[in-house]
Amino acid sequence: MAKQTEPTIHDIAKKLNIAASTVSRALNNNSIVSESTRNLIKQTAQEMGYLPNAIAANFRTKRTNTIGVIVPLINRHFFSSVISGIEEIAYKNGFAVAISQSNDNFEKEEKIARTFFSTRVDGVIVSIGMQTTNFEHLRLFSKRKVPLVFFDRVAEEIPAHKIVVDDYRSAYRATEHLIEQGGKHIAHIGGPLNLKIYQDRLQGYKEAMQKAGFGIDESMLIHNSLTRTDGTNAVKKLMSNKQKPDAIFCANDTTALSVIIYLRTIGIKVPEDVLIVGFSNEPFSEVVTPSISTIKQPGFEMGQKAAELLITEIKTKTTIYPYQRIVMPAELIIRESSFRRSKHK
Amino acid sequence: MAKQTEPTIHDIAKKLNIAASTVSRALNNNSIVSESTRNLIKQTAQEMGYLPNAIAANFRTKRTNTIGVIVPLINRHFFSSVISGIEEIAYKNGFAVAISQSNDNFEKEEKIARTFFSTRVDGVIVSIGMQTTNFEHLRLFSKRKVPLVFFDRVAEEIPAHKIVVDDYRSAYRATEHLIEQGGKHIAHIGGPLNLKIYQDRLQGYKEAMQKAGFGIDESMLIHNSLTRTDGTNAVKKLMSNKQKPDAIFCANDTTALSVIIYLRTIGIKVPEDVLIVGFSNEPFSEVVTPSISTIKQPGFEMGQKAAELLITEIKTKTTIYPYQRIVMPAELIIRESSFRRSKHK
DNA sequence: TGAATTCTCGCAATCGATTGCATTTGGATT
DNA sequence: AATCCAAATGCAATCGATTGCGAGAATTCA
Repeated sequence: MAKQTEPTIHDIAKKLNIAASTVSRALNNNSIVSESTRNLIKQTAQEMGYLPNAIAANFRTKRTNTIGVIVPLINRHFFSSVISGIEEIAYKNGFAVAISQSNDNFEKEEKIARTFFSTRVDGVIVSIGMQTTNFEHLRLFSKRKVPLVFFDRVAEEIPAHKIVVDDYRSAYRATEHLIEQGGKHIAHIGGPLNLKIYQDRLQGYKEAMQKAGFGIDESMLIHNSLTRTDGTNAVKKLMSNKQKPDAIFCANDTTALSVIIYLRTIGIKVPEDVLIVGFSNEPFSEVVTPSISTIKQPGFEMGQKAAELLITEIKTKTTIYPYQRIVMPAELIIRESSFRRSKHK
Repeated sequence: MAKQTEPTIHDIAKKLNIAASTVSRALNNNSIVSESTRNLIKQTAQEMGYLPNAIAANFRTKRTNTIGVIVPLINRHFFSSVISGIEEIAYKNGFAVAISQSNDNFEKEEKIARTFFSTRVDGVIVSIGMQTTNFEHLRLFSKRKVPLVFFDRVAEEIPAHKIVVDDYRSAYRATEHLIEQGGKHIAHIGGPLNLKIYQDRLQGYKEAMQKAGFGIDESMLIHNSLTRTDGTNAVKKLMSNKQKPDAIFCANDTTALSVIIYLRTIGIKVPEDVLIVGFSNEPFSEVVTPSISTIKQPGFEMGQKAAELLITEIKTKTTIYPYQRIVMPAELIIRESSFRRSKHK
């Protein structure tokens, strides 16, 4: 049925009594080969069932036309949107996209980085994991001149392009909104502070509170990994405070959801008793009851932007401009979980 | 800063005045090299910042230690669960996983297949797209002896291992449940019938109906791509029938959700007026109001199983057993959207 | 028609790691 | 000390495609 070994350009060359170099050029549609032989070669290749061996070509050219993407989880709407944005631009430019998820696990992230380097991807787009505090595995890329772009969860200390959303302003806006809706004792459930995005969200929260004349009550601040159980534990703790919160700004929607579910089980109503705002606009946030107010990040556009920057860098070989930090606007979406009354009342 | 070219085993060999072959063996921890030189070589490699060039090695060995995964969408809970299962087994066996999404687009699926072949992945795990009716791009793998395993959305006509859930029985069970709950005019919103899973779901629905003595009303059957807008359109159509449905079995949760949302807007209550069951147990199905009854597929386990079969085939080089068709059990999860009364009443 | 170009195409090196086979080294044996 | 065996290392080919350079063939121009 199938041959023992795959046909190569040499097999084609032999059959046609020409040189392998001509076959190679013809298959790459190099116009230095006359159109007639080019057609002949292509047709013969087709007949012989020839399929290019990308490894051999990559080996020779030292290019793979592949960009590697490292994300914490592919199953988050935000990340998969970014991936779609990356893919769109990549395919348009003839690049394949290799996706790997770190599962927020440092060792796996390191391993992926090593694999990407070994496998000579032409460039890398990364959003780092929650556990990541050491960046040597990523610094490797910048050291070895492999184009690198960060998005969302960036490593500040590594020189590279960075695409982020305005977490500070978004958090400020979310908190301000909770205040407008009557929140007086506003809690914040945030993520690990080694990630700048969570520092910024905390900062936005704090400044909005201070602007409104509220003090920062440390017992109203909890930082964890933002999983569903983390959210439940956090809200349990908050509700056991002497001063219970009447509003909670959660650093992601998963946490917001688990908070709402827990509050319901203990008979506390959202938004009547406690106002809730989440972050990231996961699809479920729109369809749960009550629907969850959240911050919508332009994931698709961020992916596009990241891929554009990366590909430009790959193609030009050198970074002709200084590293950019692109701050994308995010949008507060007000839904039921935080809407008690119009602010114009 | 960085050298112009990456250090190779030849650089190490030169520095140590030994042969490159010895370096290669040492780095692969081949015990034919004495332990002392092995350590010396490893240490020197480390000092020189040597990192293996996987492309060169892959080129020579004709193995990449990579398995390619093609799924319609990475952002579906079911698929990302499968991917996690695949990754677990793959990493445990020293394989990397390359994930690509077809977006249910035939051209993209073809392109991915070609890339995977060109790039010489050691094996492929596939769930085909909704538009896919031609399988030449996948037959290629079986022709060229690239191990191939299908899951969920399988191509029946291609000889390969197949991991599926019992769609027929699941659909039968779901429909039976709707009947138990008092459904008399039960509609079905299904997927494209070129995919066997949707044929099976339809079949399960039909047989459960017939068993209960209900006829099959063609106006109660709609097949589309199961997107959110498809769901809305479908339910609009159903509700404009002379005989409106009092229960709907949807072939995925997205459709079930859009049906529920639409019915709410026109004042019809779920489950009081219309019973709903979905499929796949998307995370949101548990948290929306009303929560959606659905079929839970063992995605993670399917991924594990698929990876195990694939890796066995890769390692043994030959398929020693006939191609297997593994049918995994699925489970009906009864939630609010279909629960009107206990069946023991 | 001869010379100068322009087109086509072939030669051969190359990329970095692996591996079958040959060779050397070191020690053991007699 | 001569021989032998095993352990350790080196030699060199190899994988398939690409590409700089050179050469022959075809075409054009004077």
